[in-house]
Amino acid sequence: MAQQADTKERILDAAEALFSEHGFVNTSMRSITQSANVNLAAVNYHFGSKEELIKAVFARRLLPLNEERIRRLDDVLAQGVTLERLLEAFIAPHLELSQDHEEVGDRFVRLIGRGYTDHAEFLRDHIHQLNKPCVARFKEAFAAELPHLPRKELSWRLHFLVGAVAHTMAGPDMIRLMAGRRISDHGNAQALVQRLIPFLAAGLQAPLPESLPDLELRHAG
Amino acid sequence: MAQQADTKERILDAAEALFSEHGFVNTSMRSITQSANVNLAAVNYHFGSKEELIKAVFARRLLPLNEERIRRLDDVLAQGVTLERLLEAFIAPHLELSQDHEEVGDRFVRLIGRGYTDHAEFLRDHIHQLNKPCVARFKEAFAAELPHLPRKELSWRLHFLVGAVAHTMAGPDMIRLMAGRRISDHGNAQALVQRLIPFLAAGLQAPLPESLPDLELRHAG
DNA sequence: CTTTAATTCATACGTCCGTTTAAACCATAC
DNA sequence: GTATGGTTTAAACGGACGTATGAATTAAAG
Repeated sequence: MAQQADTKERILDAAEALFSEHGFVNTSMRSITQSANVNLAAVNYHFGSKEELIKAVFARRLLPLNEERIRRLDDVLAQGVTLERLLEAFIAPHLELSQDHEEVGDRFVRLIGRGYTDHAEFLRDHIHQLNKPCVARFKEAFAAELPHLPRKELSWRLHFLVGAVAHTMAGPDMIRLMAGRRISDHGNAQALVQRLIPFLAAGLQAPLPESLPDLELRHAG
Repeated sequence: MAQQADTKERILDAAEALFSEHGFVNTSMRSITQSANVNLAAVNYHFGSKEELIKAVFARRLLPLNEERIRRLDDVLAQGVTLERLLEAFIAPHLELSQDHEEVGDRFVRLIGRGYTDHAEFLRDHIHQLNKPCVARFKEAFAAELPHLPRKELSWRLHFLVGAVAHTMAGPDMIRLMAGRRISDHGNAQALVQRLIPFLAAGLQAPLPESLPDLELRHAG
């Protein structure tokens, strides 16, 4: 069957690396296949189109990532909930990817950031679908821990939260952060999580603003 | 001299609208000039290149915007500083643009969000240069108001802050928010500012995380 | 060995892009 | 009127892109 059975994986790896560095539109199929040592037509053969390739790149990492988030959420729910632990369960898996896969990880950390910030409609929808079940469960947990917060206000604050995290992950500083010694200890990513958590926890717990018109929000996460 | 003296302005308006809706790479010179009822070559004649056009679009709004921010900062410094007032001076001018220019405003609100989240290096640098003096002054004011916060921690938290605001401005929800009745009252933008401020103020004032390695950060703003 | 089906390959197609060119245009100065 | 110089115009250039095609290649099945 397969002449080089790992062709799909090699394409996904190359695409992930190039997307995270140059963005989606500025990465051509030719540069991807060249970097993967694969024929130009291989992408369309294995994935159908560039758009489907992009979605596959995200699905490959986001599905296990959300499983891990749910796993940690269940741990927190079993062992005793605090806002800080919920936040850690929610954001740490993304940032810690960089340790588990050596170089692969921090590439994808930036790529996820791009997924949230980039403006291709199909991609936002795709990521939203992948995250929906996980985000829904976390939203319930946050709501239970923040009973003083109206549902609408919680949605907005989770929206701000995602913005802060995505911007941090997508930013060029992320590269320099991860460039330090990272092997074998969870140093920098862990440190970043520890910096984000107090900021976000305090933001979520902030007192309500004075009475406001009801602004609808589509979703968060 | 000028056959149609407003050619440059018409190009800037059309480019701003299209950039904010479709992003920079997905907006062609042909669509810009067509939308502006201008010849294709006009952009290169008046601006030199697409890249210079993008920079001009940002400079046209960002320069007055930062002047307004400084003006409000001076007011706050004169009348009595609080963290909330500093935050309002820092972020409100961006979000309130939508009232001053009717339709123009919320276009540019989203566009600024894109400027922060999009990943063209020249654009990040250009925006950074435009904002630098203003951000430096605000950073001093924040530092004075948050004496317990080490400088490095402040930089990180301002980075999170910018992420939350930019993500909010760039997001698709912004469109729907602004779509409501907005004329003649500062309703929705004001409401959004009032929601952001408690979240951000609490985040900035959060207790320090436990001891961490010193992570460098390049800049914020 | 032959057949078969999955994969790889070189190549080409049509399109759209940013930019350039050189001629046409037009308000003003002389 | 005629010359001048900023501006607009139509047309083209070369290149890069995503995708499609049909033949070559490969590994497994009969």
